[in-house]
Amino acid sequence: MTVRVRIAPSPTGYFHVGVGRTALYNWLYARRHGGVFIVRSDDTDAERSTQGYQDDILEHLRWLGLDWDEGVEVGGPHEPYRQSLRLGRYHEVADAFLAAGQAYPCFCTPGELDERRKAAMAEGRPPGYDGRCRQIPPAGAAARREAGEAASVRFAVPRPGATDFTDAVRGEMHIGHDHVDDFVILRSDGSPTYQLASSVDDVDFGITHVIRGEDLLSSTPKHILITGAMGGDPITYAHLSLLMGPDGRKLSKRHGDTALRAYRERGIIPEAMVNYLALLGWSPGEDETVVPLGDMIERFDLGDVSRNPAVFDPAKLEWMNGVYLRALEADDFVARALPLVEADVGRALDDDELGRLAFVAPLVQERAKLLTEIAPQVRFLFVDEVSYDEAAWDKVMGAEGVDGVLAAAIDALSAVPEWDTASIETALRGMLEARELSARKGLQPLRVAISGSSISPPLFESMEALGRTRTLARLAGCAARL
RNA sequence: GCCCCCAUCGUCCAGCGGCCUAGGACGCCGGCCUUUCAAGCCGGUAACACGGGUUCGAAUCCCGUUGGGGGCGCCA
Repeated sequence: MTVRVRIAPSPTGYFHVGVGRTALYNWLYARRHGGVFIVRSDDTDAERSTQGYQDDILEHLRWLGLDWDEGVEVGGPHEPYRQSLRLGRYHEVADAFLAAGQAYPCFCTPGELDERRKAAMAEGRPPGYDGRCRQIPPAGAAARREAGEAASVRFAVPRPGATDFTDAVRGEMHIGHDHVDDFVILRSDGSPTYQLASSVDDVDFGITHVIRGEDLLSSTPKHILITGAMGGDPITYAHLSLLMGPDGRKLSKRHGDTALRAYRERGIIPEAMVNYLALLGWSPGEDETVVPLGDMIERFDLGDVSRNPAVFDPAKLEWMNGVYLRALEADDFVARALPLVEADVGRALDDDELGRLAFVAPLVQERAKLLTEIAPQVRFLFVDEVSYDEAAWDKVMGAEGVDGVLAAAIDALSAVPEWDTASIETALRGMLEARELSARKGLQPLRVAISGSSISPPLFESMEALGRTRTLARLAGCAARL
């Protein structure tokens, strides 16, 4: 049987890193088994769903490289893949349940329910629905509905009873129906709840494995009950532990960023994000940390998924990003940096500038952890006037004898026959020797002078990239500014 | 309150009865390298929550305690 898995995000917020991880595990499982990965939009919450969030989700799924075989925007044999377009189908299923006595109308109002829930809590009873309307004879219920009385539809959970299933990551599960209330499948306004819509879709779309967050573990009996009532094939469930913030609480906005978009904007590249997310709860078995995507696909197994909650650690993510950044081909690195550099400079670079960027790029590549660190380090190459970092200026330019160093550097560099790194180095080292200065003391003012910062790519190469005229002008301008 | 899940270094993971004086990675600390910042290299720090069993032998199996997480919605 072909493996069919899905990710079904609800477009009620930006694409969350936790959803990203769940999507990744589903995708890996599908690719590992030659299965089908489906993207469905669980947009039954009309109030909170927006097109903007929907776009953000698909954009980031693509950004991560998680291509889907069926679903939203790409289509497939089970179109449409948006729940808001399948409302009729949910009613069909609910009506069938009603007719078969597997569901019943409930006339309790949200207010009453709320009151009873609070009372039950206060008395220490389970706060779930008490099943009151299940006693109403079908004929009477039908009459009341025809008379126009508002009613939701609840699933009649078999009592006594229990649901048993084997979770692919957690093992044998047994949940007594005492702890599963008669849940609503259709709201009184006729809209389907998540429980109904999601389960119906899983059956209709032929989903074989549901890999999702642990927060849905407790409601799995409901989904199994619906699947069974529909006569659908049993589905294998796999519940992933949740992602935590640094304080051990569920990862939320309080801990910083939960939106994948934020990490992307910070300069994380998708390869690193995928690798980091993959290892946040899954282990290839060996003591490996950097695992190429191909290996992941080959080795991914639900049995190797960790059951413990995992703390999302941005520091490790950034370290890993550095690893991937350094592993990039030189031109690939430039290609990824270019948009950020151009945005930083505020215009497109011309051919000459592109050449200069390509020249220094490998030097910044070996020291960058984030894509966003690049532009500030190469900016000095593309602006007419550098803005000096105040702290760097004060610290370096305030030192004794800086004016002499600048003058000597200008002299030495003016005399350089060929403007290349080696000649520049020779000239400057000669200057250092003549003035009996350490490289640390004698070069740092030059760095600040040409780059505006005490942090820059290596000096000699930077000067070559800048060009003789600009370098000299910047040194002179700096001397005048002292 | 009730139900479910989980429990190895600060963090992520390895370990699935003897190979464990518990391994790797991030972080942190120290050193080397060095024209800045990084990167790199070397070294160090640091954990089997607790208590009972089972067994010749438990990080590994069972029970309990404690702790953490999730759920108990006409949200998804």
